[in-house]
Amino acid sequence: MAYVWYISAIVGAEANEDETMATATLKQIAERTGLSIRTVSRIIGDGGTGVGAQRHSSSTRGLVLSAARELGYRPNAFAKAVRTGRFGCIAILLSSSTPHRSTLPGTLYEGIDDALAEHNLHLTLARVSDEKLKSEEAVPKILREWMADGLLVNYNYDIPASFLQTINDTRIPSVWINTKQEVNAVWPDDFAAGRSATGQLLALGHRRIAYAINENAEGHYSATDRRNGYEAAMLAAGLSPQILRFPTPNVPGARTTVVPPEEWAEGSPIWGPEAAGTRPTAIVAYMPYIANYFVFLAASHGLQAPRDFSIMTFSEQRADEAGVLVTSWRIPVYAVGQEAVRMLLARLSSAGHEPQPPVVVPFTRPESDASVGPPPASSA
Amino acid sequence: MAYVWYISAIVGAEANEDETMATATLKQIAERTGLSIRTVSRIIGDGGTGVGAQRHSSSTRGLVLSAARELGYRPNAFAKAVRTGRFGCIAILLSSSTPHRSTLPGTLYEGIDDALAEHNLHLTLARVSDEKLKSEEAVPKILREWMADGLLVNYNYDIPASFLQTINDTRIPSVWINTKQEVNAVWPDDFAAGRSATGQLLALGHRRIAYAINENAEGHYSATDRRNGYEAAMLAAGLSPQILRFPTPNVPGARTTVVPPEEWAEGSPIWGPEAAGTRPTAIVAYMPYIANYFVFLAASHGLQAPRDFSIMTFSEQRADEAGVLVTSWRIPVYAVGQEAVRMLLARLSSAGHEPQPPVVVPFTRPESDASVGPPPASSA
DNA sequence: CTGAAAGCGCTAACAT
DNA sequence: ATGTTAGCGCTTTCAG
Repeated sequence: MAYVWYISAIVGAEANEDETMATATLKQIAERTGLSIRTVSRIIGDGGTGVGAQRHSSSTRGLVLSAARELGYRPNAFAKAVRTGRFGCIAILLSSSTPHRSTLPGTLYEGIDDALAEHNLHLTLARVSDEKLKSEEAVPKILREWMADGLLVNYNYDIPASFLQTINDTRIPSVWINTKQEVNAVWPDDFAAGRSATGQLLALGHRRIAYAINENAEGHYSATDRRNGYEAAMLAAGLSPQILRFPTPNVPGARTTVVPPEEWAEGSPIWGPEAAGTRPTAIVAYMPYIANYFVFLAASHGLQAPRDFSIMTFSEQRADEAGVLVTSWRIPVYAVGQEAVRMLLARLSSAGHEPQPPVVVPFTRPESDASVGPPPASSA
Repeated sequence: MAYVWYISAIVGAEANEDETMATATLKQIAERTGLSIRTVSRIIGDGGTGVGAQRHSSSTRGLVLSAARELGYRPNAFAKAVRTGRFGCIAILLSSSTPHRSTLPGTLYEGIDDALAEHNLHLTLARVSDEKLKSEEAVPKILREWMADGLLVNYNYDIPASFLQTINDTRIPSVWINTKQEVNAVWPDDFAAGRSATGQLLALGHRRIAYAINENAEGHYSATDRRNGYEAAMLAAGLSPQILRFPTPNVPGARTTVVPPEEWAEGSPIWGPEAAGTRPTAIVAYMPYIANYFVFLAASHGLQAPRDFSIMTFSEQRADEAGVLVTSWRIPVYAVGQEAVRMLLARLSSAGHEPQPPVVVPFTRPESDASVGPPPASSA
């Protein structure tokens, strides 16, 4: 099968007049049909059905369209861009610095691409590393040359001043994703998510609710914002927050042995039967894998959710890794992508590329109550 | 800070002669310096240091370069592409069909981008869904128009015939990533990885080695290839393979309760003290989260790696989620990206865009022995 | 060392 | 309903 198609590709190329040309041009279609380039352009350029094309006789249209099909014509997007002055292309800038390499999450890309596709735009990638930003040489092609109508910046952590400067110098209208900027920025509402998740547990009757986070998660605002939302909800309910700080993953000293909470710096024995009256009846976990950790650890003491305790987390997708389904508030990654594009297009179509007010996108509610329920009767 | 830069952007725009133009053109520099466009082009186009530029007097060069800097000149990549006939751009095609959405993993992108950057190329994205492939309308812009010199296809699962046809029709030279095709394809050597991981455990003296996989992992060749590699190694050593099939994650019926191996379809009680003489002394896990599952489950029985059993898996990055470090063979994602670009560029520079023989990239050895050691003395 | 002219593929404005 | 001319920003060719 694979073999078949490359052979047919070669045959197709030989059938073409010029072997080195992958596709035909308007000129070739014009020569072949005996019409002018302009006529062909009108018919093709409007997709064969637009207003321009309708003005031509159907016989002419048929002639042009069939010739285009035979020659395998595809319009040269770059030539069109040069002529119209619009690239039809948005670039996204990703950081590649360690330890916070910011990749392009699939859902974010889908949100962006769906929004772009409505306007027949496409997405081009650029990557920049902290180290390289220092030397002028290594500025990515997309900032060095001129090739996009606008720029999305997905750089989640501390933004070096030189980076801001570089982007500024390009004078390309940009929008920041997942970064709290005063203008031209879109990010998810982590604070409200932390508060809502906690509120949901409070409404079920929980009082001893803990927030679990890994030590190395600091650095991104989402970590502190979710926690602040949790604490705000607890304090508003007259309860005292309890932080379970999860020890040292992702560091050189990581070990294979599972670390029981008893060994944690700020942790306390919460699983044994002696802690039944004092341990949290609910946990809000910063990330799914932290939730999984607790679910497994609890299972080793014969405890399971939601019967013996409730657990809730935040995730982009349904949180069911390792066969364990945990109730989670959904990070609105798709919507953030869409909003970012919407904002960028608004900037582009405004007179002086007006700066836009920031957009904070709410999380969506959990679709499942799998790991959440009322506190156990024995907890009182 | 954020405020500062957008203000300066506006000021910069106003300082420019044409408010709507984000950057200057060669013509503007020529007018300003009183030189011809060609001269400016030669100096700028060669980066100010190339052979072309050297032929000009240093005073002319200085004049041009400072004018370019003042005007914030950046070359129009698309105009250059139209003139030279090369887009300077490679496209990558991603599937977005459920359940197998194929995103662009960060490491793959880095491998691709590093290889492309050496040739001053950049990467453009295209996304296509199975459903949309059926209707002609929804062919992504990148296939509909002509805008890339070559195409990388990252479509990991079953490739629909219509998809192959669509790509073929574009006549754009392409290379397949993570798909076993007879030509023009690059993929990681999962079979050898499975065999090597097993061989490593055999060399340590293990005899009862199990392979653990989740039920829904079937569908991609990596799942079967790693397993086949494991089985080949076991059979070559005169041992019988044992598959631990992990139950039903990612399906509607997923539950919060941890499923003990006793309940598995093909599983058997392996953790209790009664199984000490029969349970596997080592496990090869298909993915990190499966390894984590076993580590946690074992911990609940007081067993830890590598003291009581060995466990090994395959991962792109260091496998230390949830604070648990598991020895893992590394999927050579970065190298696959690099090789794919290399292959594509080889095709492009060959006379008739010659098909290239496939490249199978070996995994790299684990950098840590954290969860692997000799079998426990009690296992005999 | 420098410049004039042509043209890449396409579309916009104005003919006819 | 169709064609002519011009030009986007850039590089190539060929002259000075």
